[in-house]
Amino acid sequence: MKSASTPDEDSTDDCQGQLKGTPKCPLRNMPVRVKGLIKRRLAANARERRRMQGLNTAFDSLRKVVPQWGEDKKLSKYETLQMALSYIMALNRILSEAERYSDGEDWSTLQHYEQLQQDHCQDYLGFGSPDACDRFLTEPFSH
DNA sequence: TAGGCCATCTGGTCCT
DNA sequence: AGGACCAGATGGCCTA
Repeated sequence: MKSASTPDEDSTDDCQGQLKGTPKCPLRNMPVRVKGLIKRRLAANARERRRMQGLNTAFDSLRKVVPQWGEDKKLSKYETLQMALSYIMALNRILSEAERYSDGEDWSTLQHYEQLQQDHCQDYLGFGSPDACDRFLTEPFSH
């Protein structure tokens, strides 16, 4: 998946890590000032890698709690954010409706509740057909 | 083979 | 000064 060479994690030893197009041990015979600059760059690269890995870990966590069926293909980052947004809005709406109906007597009927779920599933999660919603509401999430 | 997605590198900017 | 964050560039992998 990745393209560039993978420098050794975190190490800033003279002969560890490497820059594109440079010999095996790029820092040998270099002025101390240049050495310092290169070391800082490599350290910054390592920090950036760790930061992005943290971000990806967060995306993975989000994927686990966001609806996802057809587990053959994982959501892209963009899709994950979009689905999370829709999901939160749908849950929020359901919660609001629940509060609104909690005063009345109708809410206790399971049929009404299920209809509400169906409606919001279609509205907020972008399912065109009731069948797709059915699958969403009945299939367990991927976690 | 083109297009989508991704990891990584890099330089700039802001903050501590 | 050094770390965190960001966005652009680059190139690899995968799928239609």
